[in-house]
Amino acid sequence: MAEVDDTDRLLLDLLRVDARRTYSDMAGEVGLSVAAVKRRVDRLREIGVITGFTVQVDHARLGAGVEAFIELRFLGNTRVSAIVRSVGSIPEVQAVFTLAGDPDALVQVRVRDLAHLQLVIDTLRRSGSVTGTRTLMVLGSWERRD
Amino acid sequence: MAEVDDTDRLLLDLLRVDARRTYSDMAGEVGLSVAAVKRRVDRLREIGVITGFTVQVDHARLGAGVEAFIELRFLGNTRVSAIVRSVGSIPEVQAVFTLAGDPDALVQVRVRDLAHLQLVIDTLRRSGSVTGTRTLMVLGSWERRD
DNA sequence: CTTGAAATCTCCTAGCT
DNA sequence: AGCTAGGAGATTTCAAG
Repeated sequence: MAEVDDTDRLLLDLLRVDARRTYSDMAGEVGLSVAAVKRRVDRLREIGVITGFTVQVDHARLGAGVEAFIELRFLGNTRVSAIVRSVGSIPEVQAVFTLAGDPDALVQVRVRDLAHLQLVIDTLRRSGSVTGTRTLMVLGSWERRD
Repeated sequence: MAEVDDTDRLLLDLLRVDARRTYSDMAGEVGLSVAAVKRRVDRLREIGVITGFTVQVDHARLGAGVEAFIELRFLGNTRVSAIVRSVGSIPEVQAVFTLAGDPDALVQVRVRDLAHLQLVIDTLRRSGSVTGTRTLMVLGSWERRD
């Protein structure tokens, strides 16, 4: 099991708000030396708690203004790994969530416009053993930014 | 409109993979000087294309192993801003997507266990003018990590 | 308007206590 | 975990295309 103490959690909170924060900044916040902070962050990466650092982008300003969730239903004998593999290979797909019950999966996509969305939905329906889709168009979104 | 050229997009790709990459690294990748890269990244932040930098965490290793999407339905007269505000104030809520049609919103939550999930669902049903919920339990997930 | 080079300052990292 | 030293990176300034 991963041993993560309160200081580690505080560091994770700080990095969640700004992943490019310097170790010096964080050291000041948590009351440790710079070296100690670096050792903790390195350790969090090594034990797999931190899986990476990424940039948050306003996709609406990059010509991919339409976002949607697509519920998928599959044939009963479809393997989960096959679902993720085939759906994940579609470039417009941002994330795939396999689910318990009905539907079988939830796919988050980002596209330029509605015609583009139609294309992606068609691709999904053709890829593998999809028996049905239901599309939820996103009008607005809010994400935790503590 | 935001003017983003191919070099900017390349920088965004590089930062998406590793947001703590140094300017020197990026300068080598895109064939510009360190100063030019910094200016471009600064500009992308200023014009709102880059909204932030964050850490990616394996929540399963932090005692929040259960993830779910909750579809919400509201009374017809409910304002979208009110939905987001009330739902977003629940700490377990990671994201809120307001939707066109039915359901009215999709809420992504992360909780310790099923008892905790039940608590959050109860809270959602009590907060504001929720008329119905439907919970999709996440078994597994995949996110684009280009 | 954007770039590159140089100077300065801060920060990172490793070794050691 | 802290301290320290040497190297690497960040940031500003200035000159040029």
